[in-house]
Amino acid sequence: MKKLTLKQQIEKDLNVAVRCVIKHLPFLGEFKITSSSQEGVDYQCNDCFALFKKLDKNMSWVSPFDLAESISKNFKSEFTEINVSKPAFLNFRIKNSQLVKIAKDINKNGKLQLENQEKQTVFFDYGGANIGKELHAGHLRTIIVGEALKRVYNAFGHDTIADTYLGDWGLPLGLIIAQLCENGGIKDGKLWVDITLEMLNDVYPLASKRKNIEPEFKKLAEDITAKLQNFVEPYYSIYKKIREVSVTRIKKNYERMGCTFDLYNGESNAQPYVDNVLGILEKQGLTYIDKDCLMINVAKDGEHIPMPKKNPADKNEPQLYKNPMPPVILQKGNGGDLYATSDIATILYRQRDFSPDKYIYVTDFRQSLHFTQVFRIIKKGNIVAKNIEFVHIGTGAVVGTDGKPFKTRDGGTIRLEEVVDMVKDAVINRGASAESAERIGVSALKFADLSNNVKTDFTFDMEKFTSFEGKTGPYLLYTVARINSILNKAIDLNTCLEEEIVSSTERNILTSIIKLVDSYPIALHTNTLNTIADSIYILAQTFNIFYGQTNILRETDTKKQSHYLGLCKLVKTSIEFALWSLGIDTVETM
RNA sequence: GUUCUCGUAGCUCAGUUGGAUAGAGCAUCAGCCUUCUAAGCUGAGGGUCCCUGGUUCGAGCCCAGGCGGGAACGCCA
Repeated sequence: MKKLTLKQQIEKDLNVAVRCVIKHLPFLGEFKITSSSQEGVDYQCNDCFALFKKLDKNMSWVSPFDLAESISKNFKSEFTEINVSKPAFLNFRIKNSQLVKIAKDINKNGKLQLENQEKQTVFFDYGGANIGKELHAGHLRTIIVGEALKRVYNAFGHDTIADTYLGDWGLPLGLIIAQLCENGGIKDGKLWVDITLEMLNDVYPLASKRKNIEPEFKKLAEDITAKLQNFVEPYYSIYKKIREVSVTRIKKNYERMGCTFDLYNGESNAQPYVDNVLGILEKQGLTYIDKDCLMINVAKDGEHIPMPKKNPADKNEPQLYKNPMPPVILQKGNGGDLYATSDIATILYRQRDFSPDKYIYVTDFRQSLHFTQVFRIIKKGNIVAKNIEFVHIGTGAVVGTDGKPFKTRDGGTIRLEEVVDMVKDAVINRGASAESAERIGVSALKFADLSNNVKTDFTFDMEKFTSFEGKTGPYLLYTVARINSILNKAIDLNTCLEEEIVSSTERNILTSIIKLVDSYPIALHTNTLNTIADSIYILAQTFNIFYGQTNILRETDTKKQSHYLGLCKLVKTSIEFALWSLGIDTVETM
């Protein structure tokens, strides 16, 4: 039997009452409750208006309010009180005994009880690392959001597989190797230098710059890329070495961000499946040739999108495409394949190896057209079963305080490592120990990101990250550290929640926990995390108010004191669980 | 040009399928540490939710049309 959350149980009771009242009519849909901002009201239901409207004019109710009152009279629940307010709101106030019961369960189980869901396997693709390049500030969001969302799925008991999908097969590798050839790093088919991260850090930016100004160099890099992709030596061995060095570093960076992957596959792993994919699509007659490229149309009927004009000033330039959505190039004029093809080929073997029910990609929002196209190809080409769900979460850009893409003062990118070092140093300056400083610093970065909407741009403001005041990650860790301090001093004392809740502050703590639990389904449903982040903050804030009002250790009434300690334990467990689900680690002391 | 996205307090942002008096943090001002960690707590001021229409009992949220910022749009990923 499925265990329902408090909210679900109240909804169930409510719908029994609704059916009681309108039993002789076809039912018009489930009534829903939402959390309420009204004083003394925990949940409210606003559905009486809509139901009244749908009802036959000959019914006995003269107004939505009238209807609400009838439902209210038929409402029976061991979980909540009900009352009606004008114009026609049904208001619910959870019984204290229920709040305490849930609190006791949390203390007993050491975690929040989330709603039961049918178990799924969900494949996560985030992180966005490229071989030969350092992770930088622009990677923050995909790492933070991807990891958090993965853990939220875990919190519900779903199986997850995380693959960072390395950019390890394109022109960048050719550029690095070309540069090594030119500076003598590779001679006579042999490698003469040690491949290190430091070296790659110098080589790639240089090669990338040369590509744009030296056509011969670009040609060389393209040739090498092609050879590499045909596994020609010594390029392939050198490539493998570069990959190894890079992955070690990338892993280390991810680790510092509290981020773990099950797989470090990349575009290269997709290569063996590319022909397979093209075969499947060609066989169904979905592809065509245009300008030497193998194309696929992903238009839906009735949609129209003109081809962009190369020169906006030229009004006579013909519009090449009248298709709904631009078609996709599967294979370049020279036979090479492109990222869309790799992505599809990757899905082919992911499906074979893991058969997930759902795929979630977290990348920068600029790739959203690309993913829409890929997902359409998957469906259109019957690459996987129809019921498998594909989701792309496009995060907003990381921007500086000027609103422009985040850059250092001299216009360069800032490495992820440097970002972590900076916040860590700031924490140490506040007097934290070296061990806990990094966690505290990373919590600031993560919470700042997660409490914003995924889609909007994320302002990278170092001053804000290092101030640690107000609604920040460190505030949450601080709350837990305060509780730890109390619990450590009270180690010999009883902790037992009482049925009687006296103060409204205590009750607020318990309802904050209910709201935290309710925030999880919202997160899953909308693929956003800020509702959870916000709920944790409110819980911490509510506790800190209680902390200010109550001296727990000096309480002389032992029954009261053990109740207070029970509340402490409850808040600690709840916050730690919720922070874990967002990928944020707590610290023992601060 | 087409499509996507954003526009809410001085600043950074929340606002859960439309719900009651639009909320936080920062900043500003005024208080609280001989008392469990002041990275904290209390209080005050601060709003044309970009504009104009529409839908309805009710719109920051939905629809239409504007204005403004950002982005994507065939051989990069």
